[in-house]
Amino acid sequence: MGAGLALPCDRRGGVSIIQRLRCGDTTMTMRTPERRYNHRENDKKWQERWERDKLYQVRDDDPRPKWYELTMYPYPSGNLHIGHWYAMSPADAHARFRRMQGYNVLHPMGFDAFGLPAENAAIKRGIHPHTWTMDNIENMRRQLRSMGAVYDWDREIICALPEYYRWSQWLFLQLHKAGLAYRAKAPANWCPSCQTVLANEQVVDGKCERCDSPVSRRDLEQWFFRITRYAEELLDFSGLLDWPERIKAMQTNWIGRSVGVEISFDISEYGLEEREIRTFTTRIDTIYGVTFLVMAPEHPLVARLTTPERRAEVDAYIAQARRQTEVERLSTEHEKTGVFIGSYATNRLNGERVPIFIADYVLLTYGTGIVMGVPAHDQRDFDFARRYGLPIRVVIAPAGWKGEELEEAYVEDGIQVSSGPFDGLPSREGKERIADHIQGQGWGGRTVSYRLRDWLISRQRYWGTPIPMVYCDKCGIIPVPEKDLPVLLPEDAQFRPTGESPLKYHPGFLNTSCPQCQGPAQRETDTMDTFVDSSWYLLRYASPHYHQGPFDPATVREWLPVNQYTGGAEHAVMHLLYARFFNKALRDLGLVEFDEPFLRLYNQGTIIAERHKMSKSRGNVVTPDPYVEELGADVVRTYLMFLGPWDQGGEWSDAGINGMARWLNRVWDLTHRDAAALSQRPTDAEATRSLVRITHKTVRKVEEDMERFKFNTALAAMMELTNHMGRAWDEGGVEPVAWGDAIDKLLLLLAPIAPHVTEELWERTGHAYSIHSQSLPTWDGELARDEEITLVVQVNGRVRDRIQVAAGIGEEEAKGLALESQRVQPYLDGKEIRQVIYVRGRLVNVVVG
RNA sequence: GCCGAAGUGGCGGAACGGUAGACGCGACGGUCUCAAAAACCGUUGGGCUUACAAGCCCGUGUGGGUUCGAUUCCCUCCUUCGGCACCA
Repeated sequence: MGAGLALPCDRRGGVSIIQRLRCGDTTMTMRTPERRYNHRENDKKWQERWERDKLYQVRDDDPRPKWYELTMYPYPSGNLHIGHWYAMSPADAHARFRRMQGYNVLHPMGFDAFGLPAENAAIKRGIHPHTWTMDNIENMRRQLRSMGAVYDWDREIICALPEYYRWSQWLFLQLHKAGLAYRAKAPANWCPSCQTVLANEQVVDGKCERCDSPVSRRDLEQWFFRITRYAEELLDFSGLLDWPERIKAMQTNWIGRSVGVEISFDISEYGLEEREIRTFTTRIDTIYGVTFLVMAPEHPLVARLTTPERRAEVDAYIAQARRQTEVERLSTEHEKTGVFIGSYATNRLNGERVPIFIADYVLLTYGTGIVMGVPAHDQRDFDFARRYGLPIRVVIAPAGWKGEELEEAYVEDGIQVSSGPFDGLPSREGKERIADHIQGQGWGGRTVSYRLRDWLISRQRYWGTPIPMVYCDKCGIIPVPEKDLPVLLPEDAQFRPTGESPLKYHPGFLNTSCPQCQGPAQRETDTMDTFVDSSWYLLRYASPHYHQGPFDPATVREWLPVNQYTGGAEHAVMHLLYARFFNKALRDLGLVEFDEPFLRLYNQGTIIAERHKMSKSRGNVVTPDPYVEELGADVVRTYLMFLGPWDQGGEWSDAGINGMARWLNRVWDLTHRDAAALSQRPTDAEATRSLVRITHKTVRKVEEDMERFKFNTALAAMMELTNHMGRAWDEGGVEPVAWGDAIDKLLLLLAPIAPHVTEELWERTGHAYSIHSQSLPTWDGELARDEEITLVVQVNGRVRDRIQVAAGIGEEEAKGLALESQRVQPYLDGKEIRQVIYVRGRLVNVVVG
């Protein structure tokens, strides 16, 4: 290194530890091996030993109570980044904690191995998705092993292998049989130049990410799961033991239940088969304010209700709406536009004929796809009416309203006006009375609408589970018989640069015979959404090698439902809702016996780097490997758990990780001290008592915190113990037995978080292998009890004195001491004591006036 | 816009309505060293009084409220993050 250049190898605070290590400074871990933990040797040594001994093998017949702790399986993107470690190592620590509590813990790992990136790799680099995926898995498995987790690799699941996906297909067939899987037209993102369907993430600013041509929507026949049938039950979270309120709120919003009235309008004047059209409203109290109707442009009735002179304009509008991508169409800034279709409908309550429009702000998929326009009491209708010069009639009077025109829609409650027989009623009551009236007349009735739509599971892709259906010209759509499963993905697929599914052009796959008439037939070429795979993987882990079905009912009964699920909150509404639906569907099919798949849910936060979420495109992805190599798995694990509360995520920075290395080495150092040396000095009862007390307090605190995933404060408590031990050693007087007990308990508490170093220390302190087969230490409330407390004395809520007193001090005595205090006296001088508040074991507050 | 979470030292963060800042990082001082690094020990919210000892005041995004007492509970507003977003 040349002189004068303050390069990163210089001694500067902000320099990353990795940079420092690259500059040849390995003293941190390598100096005097016996004084420090040598992770390079020991991490490997113990990982190999655990594997050889099958220490973490999970047995179904273990008599201890079962605990199924699952963490969301990763997508095999190729590299495990620090975000994976952040999700997995605390989950592993918690699972280990449960093991030490005496549970037979199932904490499995696998790979969510189907998905688009594998197919993109095939297109871009000519690597087969299978090869790409399996290579990535190989690498990630190695990285996962370096973490030192309790995974039983014999139970690994890879959902892209036929032994798994045949059962995804089998389950599809069961849902189909039960009427829960069906085919319908649905719009897909279509790239006209690539001639292919795009996933939402492949559409960038309304354009194809590959060729930049504008994307439009095109209707395709696709497969759906009828999740809406379970909407009501999915809103019921009572079967869950502990889920974040936040996630329940998100699912509730997603399902979007709203109670209202379906009311029909008369169109019999047109002599169509349909003599009425139905609208859904949550504001039936405003029915007398209807001045127009709006239909979704795609509504099937539009064509028949459009008059010849309006046809050209209507068709143009529909075509334009179709061109818009979903994103554009749903943008908030979107102007309310529409077209009159030439027809009218009659409001039966007042006999009024109102014009029918189409407008793209009305969604075909919600309610009935037709909306009654009440401009005075709905802002969207208000904007629309203004634009097209439609009347705005107030029927719910705001307080103090004198008949003036509105500046904007009045959406609150009020008094019914211009509402025929309902005039003068408060609108809340009007709502009920009008609904009763409509129901009585047979014009409609109370109903419930959901925002939730059926789950579209079709993907026009190769790398997914083939949907096991066959199209026969004679027999129609026929399921593949169960005995013919799996429908295998052909290995010799040709990937086109456009991203089009190779299955459509693979004669060997495509052409088959009809299971019913044996005549020529074609296979379904759509594959399943990967959320189908992840909707039941939790069941497969119970019996991953079972061949007679997707899972062994007996072991599923033993292990399921999942006691604790952990993963990112980004799956709040997709995966977690789909999995709940799937479970309920399987329950109704008689395949499982429980209502909810995941009894408890805990979401870890996101780990960010350089103030942003890690992403390849941003180039801020942190790979744990170099840190593991230089500092050891335990340091990385401990650091991730110490950063802050697990559910809040945090920013990765090198700055603090040294502290964890220092602390683990401090534990190492304390453990290696010869307790016999303590007995050379005279023992001091108070010093011993003090160590015993803090030891027991620490055990209590750590167990409470670990229970609730509060790893950061659990670690802080252990650090306080080691700080105390350091001082106690220097001051002397501690009985060796108490010292040894503190060390043992510390190692046991730390074992779930830092499994390697504690295993090594457990051996070095002469204990039998393995620390991970031990029970958690117990604590004794009596020993943890404080004998002395600091009594805080306040005057008018401000701290004026702190007095050391016996813990068992009585109220009168405490108050007496407080009032006598030299520091308190001046504040009482000449003032009237109005009140003296006493909080047991804490404080006395003297209120003076 | 709606729903949800969160705003605390230089930084990450602790605090059953009862001592704000545990624990760690960084910084500063010291020990060791020829010197540095590492390691170890100590100090570390801001301001003020004071020779010292010891005190006082201010401080948990903003402004109110409840309370003997509020980081904690309630209301207003501001900011950040996450989710949904024309849902009739």
